[in-house]
Amino acid sequence: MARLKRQSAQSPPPRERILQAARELFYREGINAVSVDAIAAAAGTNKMTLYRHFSSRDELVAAYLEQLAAEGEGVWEAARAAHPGDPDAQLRFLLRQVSEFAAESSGRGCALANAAVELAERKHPARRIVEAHKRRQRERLVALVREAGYARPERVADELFLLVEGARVSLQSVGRAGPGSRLYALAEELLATAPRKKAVRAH
Amino acid sequence: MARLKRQSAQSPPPRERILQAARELFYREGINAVSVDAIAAAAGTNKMTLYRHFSSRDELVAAYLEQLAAEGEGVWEAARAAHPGDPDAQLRFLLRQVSEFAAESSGRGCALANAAVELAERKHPARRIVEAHKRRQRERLVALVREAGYARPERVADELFLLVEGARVSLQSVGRAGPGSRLYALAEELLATAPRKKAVRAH
DNA sequence: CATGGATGGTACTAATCGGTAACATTGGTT
DNA sequence: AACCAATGTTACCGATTAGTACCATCCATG
Repeated sequence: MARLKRQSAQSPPPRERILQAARELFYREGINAVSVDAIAAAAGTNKMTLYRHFSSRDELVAAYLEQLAAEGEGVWEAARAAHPGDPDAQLRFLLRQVSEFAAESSGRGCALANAAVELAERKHPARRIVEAHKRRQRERLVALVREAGYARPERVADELFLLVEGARVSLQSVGRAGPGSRLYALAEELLATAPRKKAVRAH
Repeated sequence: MARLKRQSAQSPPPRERILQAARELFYREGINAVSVDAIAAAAGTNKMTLYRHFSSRDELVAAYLEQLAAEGEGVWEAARAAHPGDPDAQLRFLLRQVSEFAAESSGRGCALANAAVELAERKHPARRIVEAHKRRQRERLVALVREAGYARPERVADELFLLVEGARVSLQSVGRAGPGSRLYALAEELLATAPRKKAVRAH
């Protein structure tokens, strides 16, 4: 054992710096438009060290996507922690997070959805990560909407899901002036007008 | 004058074959994943002839996108021709077209939106084409929804716009089993429940 | 038949990229 | 001090790519 920590409290170890650089570059310029040399340079290291931590470029891409997926899961936990037992508030919390991110971000939308667009080969390993994540998100959304007592949870959840996904892609074509920036208002009104079941009180 | 037509009634001229091949390959495999050699080969010609019709790869990409944008405009004219003076039917017609295409297609969504994802450089010439087209689509949608007499046309149109965009991207991540395939039902119900202005009958 | 423009085909350049080999350097541990 | 694992550095290979030069071929028109 005795894992070394090289630069102690200085800068993060190379693996983290590489992942961080990959994250920024992949997201901003697109996965297929960034070379491993560029990532290594942005991480303050070189290609050789990169390949000591990631056996191939595709594996780095996978690590990048899994990191994003994990953070996406984290938002759900944050919502639950912020408003325990209040699915309505959790829904609003999530929608606010997403719409704020979309507004503040560089207008490049959802990195995972972008990856699915860029990596078109149907058998590409990265697609499994993206598909699993999106499917999980949708299932959680259905569950949360059902918890909130809406009459037709799948319909409401699907509508929300498509609104969110649409907002993030459309940022890249119609930009910030388009309907993508109105996401929260649209989703909020959808929730406000969707019919509820008669009486739903915690179990 | 005196434009030659080489293969007469045989096969289309090389420029058309190249555009057709580019269309299929760019859409299926992604713009950045297709070489000009592959396009020329798929078009039954070679790179040299390709460069006699398109001064650069980017120009071919631009022609590809402009062709798609023009066809997108054509759908609006088809809707108007199919249901003249009936904006409600035109809306349904358009939504049906989009959702049928999404269902039947290879699950690669909107080629123009995909292009915006793939060509991330903000100053890339292709982005202007995509942005102009999407903006036009949205404006037409607002106008048509207003024509149909909805109380808050911009809200309804934006919601429809995001639903459509979301359906097409999400096809690539959650696939055909996801909410993208329910687009028409969702949009239809949205239109059915959205409030209308009191009396709106063609002036 | 002869001409000429459009096309087919080959070969090439220069640049880029993923991945690897070999060696120098560092800094903590014993 | 001596060791050793992780890292830095340079150079390289093979493959792919956008774009071009050059020549052969076809075919409609004169």
